[in-house]
Amino acid sequence: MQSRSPKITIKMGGKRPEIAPLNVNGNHETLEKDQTTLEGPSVHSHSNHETLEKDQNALEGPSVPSHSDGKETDQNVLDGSLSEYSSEDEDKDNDKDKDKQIVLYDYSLNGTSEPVKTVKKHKSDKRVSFSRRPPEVGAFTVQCANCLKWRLIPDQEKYEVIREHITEQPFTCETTRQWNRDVSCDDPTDLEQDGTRIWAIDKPSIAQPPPGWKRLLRLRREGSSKFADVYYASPTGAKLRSLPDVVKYLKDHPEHAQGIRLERFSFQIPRPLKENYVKKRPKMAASTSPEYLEPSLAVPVQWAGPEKKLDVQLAEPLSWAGPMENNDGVPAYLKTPELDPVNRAAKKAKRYDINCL
DNA sequence: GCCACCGGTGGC
DNA sequence: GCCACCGGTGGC
Repeated sequence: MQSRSPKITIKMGGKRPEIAPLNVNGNHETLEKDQTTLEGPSVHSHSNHETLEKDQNALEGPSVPSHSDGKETDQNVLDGSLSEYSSEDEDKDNDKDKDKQIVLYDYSLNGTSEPVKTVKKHKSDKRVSFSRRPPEVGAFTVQCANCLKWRLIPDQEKYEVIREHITEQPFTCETTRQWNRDVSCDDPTDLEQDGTRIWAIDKPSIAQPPPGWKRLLRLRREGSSKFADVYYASPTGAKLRSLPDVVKYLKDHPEHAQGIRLERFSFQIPRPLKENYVKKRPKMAASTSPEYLEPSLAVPVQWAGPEKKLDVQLAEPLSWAGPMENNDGVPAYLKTPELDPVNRAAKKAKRYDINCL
């Protein structure tokens, strides 16, 4: 609805199969509110199927989100479709199975959201494996600083570059030319926020991982105590889940510690737009019987807002400088990122006594 | 036994 | 309330 500042998003739902966005019970309308968006209302998707475990990453995405509160200023947003499914659910809608397809999208298709592969879910497949897989990031989108439309980012690497520099180098539709796409602010948004997937706001100014390292974001299922976890995969394949882990790893592997700056590691996670995606810590107070609270009533004050400081930081787009377009395909790492001012871990990194700084 | 995933909490 | 961190464990 009204203007917001641009954001970046990632969508979940990718790699893991997700249900085709044919609304199984889709009420798109309601989403237009400011409710938080999406949940694929109840689009469940079977998260998993052995055969699907291919490799595709999906893309699809949201579009201009409509958070009414104008507060979400520019940020990175992650959006994803929920791929979750329980066995009970499955039982309930077995009859609908025939309508469901798992759809994989492919990143390698630059920027389009065309499904490249659809796999029919087979009822008889081991149903255990359907359940309990958390959703995955399915696509990355960034909001144009000018028109506020969402543009798909073709792959994680590009997304990370954009995210790293978003504050100094706002993203616009023109940026997509870097991957030979030709869209302008006059073109429709790439992604609609239609409630079939989950969106989350990503943090800006997160440094790209050091060369040879990969930053992994693992989403948790709805109702978990946290939204996601970040891991860094080292050049040797080790997965590190905290800065102390990284420090230890570097000490143990001095050969990989050369030139590595701890500031490049950020374990910050995105924030889901869906209000109650993450289970809140139970209040101590005596009052009511939490059990019977209607979920939808739970948190009336939507944006009372704690985390607003973030938004502020992202907020104003400065002038466009054209980030990584040294189009020799060389991404813009190598510029040391500004430290994200709210990255406590990064600041804290300085306290670690390690010589690889 | 490993590891992906989840819960919990101290400290800010 | 959020973040950083780490312990526990179910499922492979």
